[in-house]
Amino acid sequence: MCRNCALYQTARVLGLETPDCSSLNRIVLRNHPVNKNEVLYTEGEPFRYLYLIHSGSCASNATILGHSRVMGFYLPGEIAGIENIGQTTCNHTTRALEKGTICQLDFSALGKTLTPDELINVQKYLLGSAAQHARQLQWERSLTGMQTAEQRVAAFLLNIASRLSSHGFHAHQFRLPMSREAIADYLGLAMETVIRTLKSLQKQSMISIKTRNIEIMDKTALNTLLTT
Amino acid sequence: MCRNCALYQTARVLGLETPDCSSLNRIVLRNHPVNKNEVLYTEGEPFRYLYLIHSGSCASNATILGHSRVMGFYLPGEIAGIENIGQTTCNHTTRALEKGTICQLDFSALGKTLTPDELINVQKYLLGSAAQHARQLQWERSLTGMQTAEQRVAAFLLNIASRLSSHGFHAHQFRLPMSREAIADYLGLAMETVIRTLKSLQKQSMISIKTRNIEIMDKTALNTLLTT
DNA sequence: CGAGATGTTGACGACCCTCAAGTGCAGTGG
DNA sequence: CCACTGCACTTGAGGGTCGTCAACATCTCG
Repeated sequence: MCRNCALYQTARVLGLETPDCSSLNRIVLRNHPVNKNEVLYTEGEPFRYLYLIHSGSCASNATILGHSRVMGFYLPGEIAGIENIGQTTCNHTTRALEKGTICQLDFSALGKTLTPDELINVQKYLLGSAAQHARQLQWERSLTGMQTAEQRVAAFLLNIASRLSSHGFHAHQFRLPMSREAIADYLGLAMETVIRTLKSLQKQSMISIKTRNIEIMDKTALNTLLTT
Repeated sequence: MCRNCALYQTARVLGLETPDCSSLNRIVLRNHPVNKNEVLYTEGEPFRYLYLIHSGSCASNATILGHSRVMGFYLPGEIAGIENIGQTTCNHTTRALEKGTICQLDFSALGKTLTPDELINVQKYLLGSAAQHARQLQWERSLTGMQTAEQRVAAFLLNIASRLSSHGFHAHQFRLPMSREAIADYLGLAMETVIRTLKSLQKQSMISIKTRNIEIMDKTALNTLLTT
């Protein structure tokens, strides 16, 4: 039983915490190691599993109008695959950005394995996760309205920081798991623009950059950028 | 009983279809007239109702970082409020763009009359609805990656045409219910850019414009704009 | 230590936003 | 029916932002 991982917390919420963990063990593959660039699931394949990112991180790509675009990132503690619930197939290709470990949950087996009471709890929890995911998508949608690259990059940094801190990591000092190119793709900017904007924010003493290591020095100023 | 409307389909999925429609009639307000700019529901108020657009159309706004932005449009045959499923409060303010009629369904009253078996079905349906909403947001999210105004406007026109035709309207000739300013806000562009882009598409003989009346003359060419 | 991936910097031009003026359209009252 | 009025829409000019291209630096990992 991985007591430290988000899945364990999830399991507790779900009311699946039994002394022998028998019901959970039937549908969960725990602490599975993944390598960099390893694919968790592929666009078009049947949807079956949810993945809780225990350590490491992932990026999901979707093919839109013939081109693959980065649709989102999954950080430690978050659930990859949640966007597929309600469908028969996956519409993203999700792969690990770095070495890490994940827990894999057989979503399709939930109904067969759990008692009706457990199932109601699980569904309620997943509904909440799906709603959270929808809020994240809506946040990402708001990027469309942000005119300047500075706003998009600042919003991105604050979003990552917020998500990391909600899972117990430092909110003002962290390492970006993804490349500049992936950030640019995600934000709808050119890679060079992302780099120049980061440097500009550094020059304004709002952040400090050392390649992928980011320190947020003036969160208030970053937030102010978004509102004006 | 409005057997043709989407609310009826929704009720069927939820297992509320009784021979006399009595249970449905208790929670549905049918063919309610709405005036231009009339508010259906407001940001922050408790989520309770779904609204099927019978005739007319709506726009939903959300306050993001202090500014109100157009998040989406609801056309005849579509359901406004679906984005609130899974939440306790509304996160949009939705108002009619023009005179029309709607059906109102008391969503919060559904759960009280259901057996545990039905509850499982309803929750499963809710997960699907949340995921469907997420996919809609994801489509709009892809606007962020469209570099040129031409691509965004073309995508918008094709989207509206597709949604109208899926509810029995003409796919190549229709009237835009929303202002140029609302379109611009929705697409993350300046109003003048939307106007100039529409005119440019007209000059290329892809569309024909007479203020809000649009005729799509070369759908293939519009689609080609998106892929290149 | 070397090679390929990743990140950085500079120059230049296109695109689109801003501002401002002008036109057309719809609803209202005489 | 017509003028009036307010709003939506259109058009033009100018400048800033960001994408593109190309060369170079740095990092990472075998």
